[in-house]
Amino acid sequence: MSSLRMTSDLRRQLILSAAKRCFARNGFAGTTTKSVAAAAAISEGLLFKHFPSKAALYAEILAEECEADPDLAHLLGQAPSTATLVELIKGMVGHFMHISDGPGEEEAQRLRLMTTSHLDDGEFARLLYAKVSDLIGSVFTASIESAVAAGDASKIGKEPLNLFWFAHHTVLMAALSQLPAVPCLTYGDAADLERQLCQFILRGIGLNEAAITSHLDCELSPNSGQSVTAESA
Amino acid sequence: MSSLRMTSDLRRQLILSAAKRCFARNGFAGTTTKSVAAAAAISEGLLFKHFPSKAALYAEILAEECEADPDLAHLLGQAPSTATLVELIKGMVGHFMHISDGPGEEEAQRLRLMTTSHLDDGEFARLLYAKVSDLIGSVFTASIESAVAAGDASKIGKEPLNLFWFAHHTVLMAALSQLPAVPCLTYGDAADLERQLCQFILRGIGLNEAAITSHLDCELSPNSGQSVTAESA
DNA sequence: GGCGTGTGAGTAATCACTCACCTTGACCAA
DNA sequence: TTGGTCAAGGTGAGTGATTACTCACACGCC
Repeated sequence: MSSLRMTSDLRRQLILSAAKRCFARNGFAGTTTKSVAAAAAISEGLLFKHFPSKAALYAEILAEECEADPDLAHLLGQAPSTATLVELIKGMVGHFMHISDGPGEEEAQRLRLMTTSHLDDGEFARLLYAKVSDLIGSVFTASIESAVAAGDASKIGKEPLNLFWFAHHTVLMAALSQLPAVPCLTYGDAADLERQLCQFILRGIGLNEAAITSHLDCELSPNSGQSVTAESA
Repeated sequence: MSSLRMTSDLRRQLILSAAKRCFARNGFAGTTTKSVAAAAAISEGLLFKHFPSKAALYAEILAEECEADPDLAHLLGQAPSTATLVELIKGMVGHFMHISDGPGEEEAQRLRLMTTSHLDDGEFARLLYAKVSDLIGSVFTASIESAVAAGDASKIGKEPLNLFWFAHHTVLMAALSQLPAVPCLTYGDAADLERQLCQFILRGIGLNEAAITSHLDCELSPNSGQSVTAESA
């Protein structure tokens, strides 16, 4: 067999894409360079022409994965408000609950890499957490304070960012429980699951019932149909 | 080198204990039978006298790990009430936040096995979720209803058990983020972290502020000093 | 003496990784 | 045009190390 001749950069990207699939599904130790080469439809030798070692290939995937999601860019511009807060949580919940839908399961791969990192040295997770914090932290805390000032939320402890991470933990683990082919958990009334998650989180971060129902019910106005997905892993 | 002569059952247990450590730390693919034998201080040959294959050894560890925690037994007898609900959440949070403290990191190993299962076929996680649900589900839902009846909580959707899993997700992921030697996340004001988690969850499941503060503040009366740890993985 | 506990040197397969060689196309002097 | 050169893309049969697993044999105890 002989592959088509192509530029080095394109070949690199194809290898990275194939390797990402393998590593996400089988972990680092569970992935063989042979299987990566097969997934990229090239010889094993060519793989090592592009990457000096299996570890270097893995490291490059993790580094590449640290790029931010374009989806959440539009949230940064939003003015801090209760509505922004609800939209942010809604976007986060929606993103994590539809994580297996995307093409090539890219987001599911990211979730897998994120999870395995916690079992490893945690460095990749640390980088991703830091990036997410940089991107969303200020909007979140400002929106919380704005909601408190507007009377929509009760003042919580002096660390509002912790609340964001609690919310993140909830949806990430919920997504993880739905990751296997046959889900680990079957939530009762799954059709309403996203709404239940949003309510749980919004109550948890201090919003009162009135604010939650009012902002969660009539919502289809600002973005008609378009997904408001947010968040990276 | 020659090990001491001992009964087959005891040797089996020693191997299982050593293997559990290895699998939890390095995963299935990352663990070699040689390293397990070394950790159990026996020859590799003897290992295969007790277990027909590496996979069988792993399967037996997962099955063994499905046993319930003795810690949470005393919660089953409790009468459903707001206080029981708060105590349950407190115990769950306390258990997960001190998961790395135990001897031999047994609970941390369980968390690792639970997490890797989600990335695998999820069967082990499914079994454990089912067992936890059997043990705690009824007490939780009954206590929720009791709290609603007492005016301590607002009525949430028709699936109260979902709320329990949301709470479980939050603390499990929080524990996972603290698992690596250098934590993935550094929560602000970590000393108060457990209380913040409890508040987040109790608010999330519908308890009102008055009930939370009253039950969360004065609490050292029923169980003096004794740990109220609950929950398995 | 025979049975169960234990060993350590094996085995075939697989691992990450290398190397000699092939092919292709761009460039350039005659 | 021709034809020769040379670098870059690409291959597949290797390399030694490591893998899961086996087997012939040794010890001690009834």
